[in-house]
Amino acid sequence: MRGSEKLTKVGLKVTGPRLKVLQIFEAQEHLHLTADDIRRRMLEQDVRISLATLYRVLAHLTELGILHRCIFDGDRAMYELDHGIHDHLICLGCGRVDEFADETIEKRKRITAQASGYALTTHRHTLFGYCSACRASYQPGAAARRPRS
Amino acid sequence: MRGSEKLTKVGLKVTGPRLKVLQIFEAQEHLHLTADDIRRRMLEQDVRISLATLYRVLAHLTELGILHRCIFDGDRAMYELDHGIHDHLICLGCGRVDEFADETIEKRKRITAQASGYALTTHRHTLFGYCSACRASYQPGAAARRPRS
DNA sequence: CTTCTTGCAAATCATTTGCAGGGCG
DNA sequence: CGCCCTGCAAATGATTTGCAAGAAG
Repeated sequence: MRGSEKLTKVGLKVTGPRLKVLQIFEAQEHLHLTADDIRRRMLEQDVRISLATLYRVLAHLTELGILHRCIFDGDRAMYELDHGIHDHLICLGCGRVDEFADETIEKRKRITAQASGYALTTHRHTLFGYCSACRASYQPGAAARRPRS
Repeated sequence: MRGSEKLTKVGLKVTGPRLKVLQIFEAQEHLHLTADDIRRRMLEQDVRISLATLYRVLAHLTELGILHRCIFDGDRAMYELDHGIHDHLICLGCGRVDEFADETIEKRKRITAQASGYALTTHRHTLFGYCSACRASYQPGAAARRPRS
């Protein structure tokens, strides 16, 4: 489904800024971008957009279920194409974002919530650590390992 | 252990603002408060504190492991006494915060992270929904409620 | 044509920081 | 007494909003 169809389907007018934002997310899978990341990518393609407009576009696409808004640190939000339930792994070294889905965890979430009398609507689950690449590049303490470069 | 001992133990000077903040958290278990909540409670007891100082106190106590900083929505942080690993349940209706700990989930987190090559350091896990009290007061099945995103 | 969109600039809001006077150890 | 703390006011920085000019359907 193309971006213009997605927009029409949810009742939004088809405009340049909206199409461009969708195009950026569809150019690569599992992209997680901040508003500023998106704007930078647009500028690299000589597409100028007001930050205010960009935030409005993101808000719309999020409300309509096309994008998903993630808050990893408290300072800024990241957006990704909404593609079902999954959680995130964030590398504290390089900032890369990975995804994972674990049915066992999902099941326990539902059970736990129910046990506390909650009717669940959403959740946020993020693991922070160091990815293998980052761990390989600086290994404090352990025997000297020379960085390959 | 009293507040003054806690402070001395981690090498902080014993001052009025710090003691008062600790006292507020120790007055009741499982308290989750924003900086503003804390300040309001202090004012109710005729203790005035500068917001800047309060934030600095909170930052110190958090760094030293006495408090824990939670980010539930992206707009503001909440603080609680640090008391081991646990996750949160937030009611979208009344804002109440409950806690839960599930060893099965913890285990799967470790396994999952390892499978992705990550060395875990922290995590953030929050479930959002409606608590039993809130469900009882609204009419279930009526118009769709919109969870604020 | 009418309504939805955009851009620009100004406004928010929680949190942070520069500075100078004060207080703990 | 020296360095750590505090209060005040101004600065930040991501996100939002008011308003008037432009497009989409």
